[in-house]
Order: sequence, then C-alpha cells, then structure tokens
Amino acid sequence: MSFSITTWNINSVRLRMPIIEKLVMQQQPDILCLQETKVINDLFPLAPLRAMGYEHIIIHGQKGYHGVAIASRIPLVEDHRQDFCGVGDARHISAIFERGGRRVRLHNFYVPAGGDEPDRTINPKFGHKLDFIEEMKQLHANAEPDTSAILVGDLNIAPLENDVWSHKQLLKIVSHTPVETEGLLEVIRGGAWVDLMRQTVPASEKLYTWWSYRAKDWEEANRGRRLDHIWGSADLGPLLQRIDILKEARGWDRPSDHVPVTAHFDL
DNA sequence: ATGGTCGTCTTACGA
Repeated sequence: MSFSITTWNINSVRLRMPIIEKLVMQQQPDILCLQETKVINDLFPLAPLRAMGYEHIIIHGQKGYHGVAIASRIPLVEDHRQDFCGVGDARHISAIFERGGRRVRLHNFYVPAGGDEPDRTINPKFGHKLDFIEEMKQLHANAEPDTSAILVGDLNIAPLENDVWSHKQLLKIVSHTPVETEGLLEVIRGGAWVDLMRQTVPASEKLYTWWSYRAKDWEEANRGRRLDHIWGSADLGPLLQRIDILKEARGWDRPSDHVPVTAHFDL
C-alpha cells in the first residue's frame, strides 16, 4: 500500500481552483491539506474538490484571512479545531484517518506570519507568532495511544541555515530569527516529531518551498525559504518513501507564492 | 535600491 499527502499554502482557494486541479492531475495525493483558503465555510468550493475524488472534506475558514482545509479520498473522523492563542483565527484543523491498519492523527496548521519587525514590544503580530509557537509545544507526536501522527502546514518559519537563501542576511528577518527557529526546533524536539523533509534531504542542502511575489524573477533570484513542513511521529519515519517539492508550481498561471509539498509513504 | 507584488474585508493592510 502507498499513501501520499500534500500540503499547500494556496493563498485564496477560490482563485486557485485551476492550479489545484493541475496539481491533482499530476500528483493524485490521497489527502490534500490547504492553508490560507481565505474564504468562509459557506463559500468554500466543495463541489470541484468532490469531483476530483475528495469526498471527505473538513474546512475551517473565515472571511478574507487565514483558513485551513483537509480534502481526503479516505474517510476522516474526529475532526477538531484548536483555537491557538484564543483569538478566534482559523489556523488549525485536525482529523484522524486509518490506513494500512494504522490510526493516524493529522494536524494542518497556518502559523501567523508575524509582521515585519522581529520585536514583540513594538510589533504585536510577532508576539502573537511567538505565543502560537509556545502553545504548539504542548503538541506531542505520541499524544494518543496506538495512534501515529502527521503534522503539516505553513509554519512560517525556516528553522535551519539551509532553509533560507542566506542564513546571515536573514537572521533579523521574520521567519528566520533565532527566537523563532529555536522555538520551532523546540516544538519538534519536545513533541518527539520527525522533520520528514529533512529525513530525505540532508541539512547541508538548500531546500525551499516559498519564493516571494516581489522578486522581479523569482527563479533567477532564487531567494527562497522553507516555510512549509511535513512532520511525523517517529514510527512513520521508516515508512517514508520520498518527499516531492513541486517547484514548477511556482511558475504556473496565477501561482501561490508557496509550492505543494508531498510526502509518499508505504502505508 | 530599505524597493518589490500579491490577495481581500480594495485606495488599507496583511503577507
């Protein structure tokens, strides 16, 4: 048995339906996790996703901002939303699925971007991001008995030196400041998560999932960051076949600034 | 060069 899961910050799900269809045609993931859907639940485009074979869809949206969704070809049970920082943002959705006799808890996150100034005393958005990361430290990969776990999403932090185009030049840029990168690594360590993308690509290699809209030529500049992540409980590590980062999707018509990341498992 | 370009609650603001 094989199983694949894709995470993609889509930056408006309604605007991106054409490239979501393109992704599904190419990759056919069993589960598709989206972030920044930017739409209330009543207006979420369920029909086209169902037409692509995703009959099990759970959504958590709000008007204009944030929003997460899980679209699955296998049944989802026990769906759950956690209101991180208690501010009512649609930034987390979770469900359980079963595959190959295994029970798996799936978390889909959209972590706050954190604004421009990496100082919580003058930038409340940065404080919110740090508080959100602090709350994520409660999240353990082995929290539930006889249940594996996968955590995906746009975590808006590039934790390792080679997760950004220039470690030195980005040390004071939100997404790569030491307080963020150390915080995210503590979430990983404390929760006994495995960074599955880095299990297959050594930390010495550059790895990006996001390229800014603002570059004149994103591909030529190649000033990317690894903001999107796929983590797993340790038992899933040996079952991982490969990770695909679909860089070409950054060049598709009306692209998101993030590209899809897909994990393939023997599961 | 402290810019640039996307998106939506669009002439403001978040990313």
